[in-house]
Amino acid sequence: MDIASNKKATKLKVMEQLVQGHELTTKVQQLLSQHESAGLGLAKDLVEKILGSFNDTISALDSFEPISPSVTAVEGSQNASCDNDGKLEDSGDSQKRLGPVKGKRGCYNRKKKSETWTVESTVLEDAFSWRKYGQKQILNTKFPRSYFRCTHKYTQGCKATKQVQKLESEPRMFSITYIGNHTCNTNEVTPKIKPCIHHDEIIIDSEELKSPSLMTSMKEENHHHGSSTESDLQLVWQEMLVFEEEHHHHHEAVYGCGETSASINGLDSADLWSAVFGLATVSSSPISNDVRI
DNA sequence: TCCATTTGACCTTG
DNA sequence: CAAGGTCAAATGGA
Repeated sequence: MDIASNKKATKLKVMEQLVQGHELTTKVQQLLSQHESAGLGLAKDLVEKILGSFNDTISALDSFEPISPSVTAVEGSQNASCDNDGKLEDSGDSQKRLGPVKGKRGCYNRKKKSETWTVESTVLEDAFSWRKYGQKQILNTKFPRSYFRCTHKYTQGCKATKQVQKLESEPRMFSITYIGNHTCNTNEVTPKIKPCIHHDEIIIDSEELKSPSLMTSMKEENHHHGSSTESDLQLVWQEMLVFEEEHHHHHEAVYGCGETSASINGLDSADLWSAVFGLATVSSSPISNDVRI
């Protein structure tokens, strides 16, 4: 379970990179669409092609091994009503819920009004900075769903959100649904890895909490995490070819054992876990909200 | 003091 | 009306 899981972990990473690339490209696409200019026609065209490539690649990779972060890519825009309002206003002071203030809070973006795609992964981390704004127990599901919005929602009007839910069938995996693309200035926001780590990279399973060995392996994985993505990609590419053959008839679900960064910053794993899913089970006990990483 | 999370209430949608 | 999504007061850590 070393080499195999290592490969998987790496592959997982590739998938995440792809998904992230897709997201960023979409963002570029949005930017381009905001600027009408003759010269941009070609650029838009290219962006579209790039997106297509991402989709193809992701799909192809996913078909190799469903276990990896499978991108169910929905890419759809459904409803649209109450579009405009990023509703940055009512955040701060406006009449705080003093009684039923009907209509004031309306127009939630409940339906994915923008691009959405789902990724199943053991890793919650990505290049963006997220802030948790809610958690809810979903009907017929064992684990609660956590809601995150871009940290810069109010400062830059970024509408990106994501929902994270632990998979019942595979507790080590999370179903991460990204809704909307980031419109925030990710440069100053997320020098990659560091500030964006936040609560996202929490992938501790209750079992893992009890298993120091797993935690250690996670740390090891983190080492070559974020450091050499490019070489990793190359490596993975080669490995993937081999991997595919090896695993054509091998579909074990246990994956990477949470190759997260949960431990990256030496955070208490219990806190991490509770931060994401609030140990929603029963625990009426005060949950540690120390999620910051 | 600032900022992030928790959590229950509120709101929309089907 | 139920379920899901969001808001924002309360709370706690740095």
